[in-house]
Amino acid sequence: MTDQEKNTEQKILEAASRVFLRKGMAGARMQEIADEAGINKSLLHYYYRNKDKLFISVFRLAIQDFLPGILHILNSGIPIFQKLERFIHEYMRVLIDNPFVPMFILHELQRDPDRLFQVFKDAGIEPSRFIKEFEASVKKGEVRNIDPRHLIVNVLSLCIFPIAARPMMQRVLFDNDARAYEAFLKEREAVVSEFVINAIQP
Amino acid sequence: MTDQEKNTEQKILEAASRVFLRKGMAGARMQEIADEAGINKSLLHYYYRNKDKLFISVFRLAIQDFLPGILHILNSGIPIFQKLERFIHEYMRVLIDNPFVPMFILHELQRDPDRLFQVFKDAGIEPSRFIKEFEASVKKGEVRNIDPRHLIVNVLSLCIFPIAARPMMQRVLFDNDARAYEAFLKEREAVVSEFVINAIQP
DNA sequence: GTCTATATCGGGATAGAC
DNA sequence: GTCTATCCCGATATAGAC
Repeated sequence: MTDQEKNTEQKILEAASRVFLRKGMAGARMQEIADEAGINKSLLHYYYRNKDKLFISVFRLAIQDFLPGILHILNSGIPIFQKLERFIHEYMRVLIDNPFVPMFILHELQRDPDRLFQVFKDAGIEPSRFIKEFEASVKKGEVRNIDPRHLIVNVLSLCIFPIAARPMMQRVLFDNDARAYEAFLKEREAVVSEFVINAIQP
Repeated sequence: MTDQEKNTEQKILEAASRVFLRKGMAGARMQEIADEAGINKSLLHYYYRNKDKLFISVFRLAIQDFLPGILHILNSGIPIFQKLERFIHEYMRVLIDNPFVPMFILHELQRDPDRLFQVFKDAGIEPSRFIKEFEASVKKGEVRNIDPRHLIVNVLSLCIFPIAARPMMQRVLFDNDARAYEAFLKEREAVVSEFVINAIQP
């Protein structure tokens, strides 16, 4: 693979990411992706034979960019409260840097659950270790008795939703002031940690 | 307007809702909507001149079906903790009955924020009363000092996300067992209330 | 109001020159 | 590897009969 080739392929993938992430598979236009990449439409087909293959590449990339750092924290051996704090902090940072990823994944996963979830599984998600660890903490009386799966869903909700629903929340609560909403999101790193920890304290 | 007309128009709107809510504006096909309504494609254009007008009708409907009950609780005069409990209970019930609405609104709002948010505003959302009320409770020391906007976002997150992200969560946490996930959602009515109230207790 | 037939158009995909 | 030109299908939209 020549340098030129690698650059073009990379340019296409980045352009396609931007377009797919905003518009979704159905809403994205090959022409728009080509324009965004500064190349001709036919070149898309040269590198990725059709729209679907290009989409899958983008979907896989979005997940791979997303999971590793997160999983690393979840599987680390630090104490439970500290782990939650670190996870929330790190996860929200990644989300703020990739604001379109959550909606994209949720929307497309709803459109074609089975096929796309396969891509997910291949990336290796495995919450069972955290669940066992949390259950042990409950038994030791370190945390309030709450189903760890509810806790997981709660934490993900509190991190992801404010990013995914930004177009609505920013308008309703902040008069569509982008700066104010960014500050609000930054605050949340601490607010969510505190909220969760208060909620599960015995 | 004859009875027949009203029925057909209604049938179309209901069919269109199902299709748009699942597939989104870009993914929905007029043919599919016609099939779903058991009528001819041309009839869609007879009642709603084009796809966009049909879509807007569905979007407006989705919002109108959604907001009134919620707003009624938020604007009622009951005490703050009780209000939160009622809101969470009622909101989750509506969400469970209309599981596709959240993703639909979020996705479409991201695609065309300004135009679609107008529909939202027309329906009359107004959180400022609740915000003032909550700030008063903070001053009286009834609740922990937390920015009410964070609380609003937290509550909405905890209610909406588990529904919107069901295709993912059900697979990751429940081995894609639909029954188990429904039970999980039912549990959440109480779990979320408890979680939130614990989190904001002084 | 409802149907069949058809026009029109946009967009994904391909052929082929360079 | 990159471009221009073009094909072809699917989907929206319209015309017109009943």
